Amino acid sequence: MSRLTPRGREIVLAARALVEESGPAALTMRALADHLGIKAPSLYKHFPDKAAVEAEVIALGLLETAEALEAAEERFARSASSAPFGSGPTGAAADEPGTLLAALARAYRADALAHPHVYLLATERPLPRHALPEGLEARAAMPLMRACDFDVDRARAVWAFAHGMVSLEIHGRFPDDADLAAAWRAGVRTLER
Amino acid sequence: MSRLTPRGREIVLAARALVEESGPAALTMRALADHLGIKAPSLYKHFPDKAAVEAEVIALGLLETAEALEAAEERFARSASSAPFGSGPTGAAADEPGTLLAALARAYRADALAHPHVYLLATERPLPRHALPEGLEARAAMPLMRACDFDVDRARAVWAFAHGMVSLEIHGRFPDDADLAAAWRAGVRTLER
DNA sequence: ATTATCTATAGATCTATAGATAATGC
DNA sequence: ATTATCTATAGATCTATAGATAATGC
Repeated sequence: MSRLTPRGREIVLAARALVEESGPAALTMRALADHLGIKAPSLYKHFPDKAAVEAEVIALGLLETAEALEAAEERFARSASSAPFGSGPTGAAADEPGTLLAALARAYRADALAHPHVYLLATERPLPRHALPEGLEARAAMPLMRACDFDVDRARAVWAFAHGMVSLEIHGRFPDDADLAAAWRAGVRTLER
Repeated sequence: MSRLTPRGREIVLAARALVEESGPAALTMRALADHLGIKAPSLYKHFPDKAAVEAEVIALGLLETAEALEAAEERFARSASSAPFGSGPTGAAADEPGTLLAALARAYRADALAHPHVYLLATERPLPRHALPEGLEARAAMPLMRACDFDVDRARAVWAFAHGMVSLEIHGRFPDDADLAAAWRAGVRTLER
């Protein structure tokens, strides 16, 4: 994204909007061009092919996830330092989770559900790693690693849980009346330690 | 599946083979017909449309998952009754997991990785519930429910963990050298109680 | 008679390239 | 001069329908 021209950036933002509106399959060069008020062939002067545009949308999604998790970490650090007795269950206010892991889980879910189609695009296919900014993937993984004290197996388990919850929720796999907040709590509580 | 004609069954099996070979997107009416040695329009005498064929493949996948989990339950029950001191960590032989939940997790992973593309087809889109045999979805969910003593929130958390692990693994999202068996153990161990 | 198949075809899309034209920046 | 756009078009697909033909089962 940062290495793009201004016009390239506009195109990627339109592509993201298109994906978010109508799903990953709706991202076609023609639909994208329509969205921008130009003709499809013009896009090829800015990107070599469709995959390149897609990769930029994925990079954007990954970056947003990283930023959302980092912001949650910071908020948690601030609230923890102002709570002298740590973060027992009692210390959790209405909008303040009890533990760092719970805070990250909430942020992960909120971010994914804020743009579910982009989340799926970034998640339900192999990552185009060669086309992503150096270090972005690792950056997105770091908050969870820190919260798990660099126990990589536990971090992966937590990530899988969070991804699974979001994926199943987005695809409508849970019953309509399922109490998903309770399922998240059940998972986070046990994975906590 | 059970309500299909013999020829319908053959078509669905070919469709499943096609999906498994080349992914959900490779399931086109033409490719399917080629696989069967007939022309695409002939398929419409057996199924009203492509979605109907897809739904049968999904039903097949769901049924296999249910059977795999039920088989794991039975194997566990048999091995537990022959182990007088229960299923402590010591009681776990090379191919025998320590707990029912671990056994189910292993079966879930093995089943999914035995036909990853069918797993994705059955999992990464809204279920065509109207086209599935009555009760199949619930049947596939039961083993996990039983293992969780009907604590539905915990069962959902475990399911999300297992689905997330499989999904991320299939899509190549973990590093190549990741010790996924360890991540599964970490997840199952903590979700155990 | 019914069933399975075929050919022919309509009607939509998609990605991507080639080459022309207009607009912008020296 | 360079850049962004356009038109025209090649070349692939896809799903699905209509109507003809061959084979099977009474």
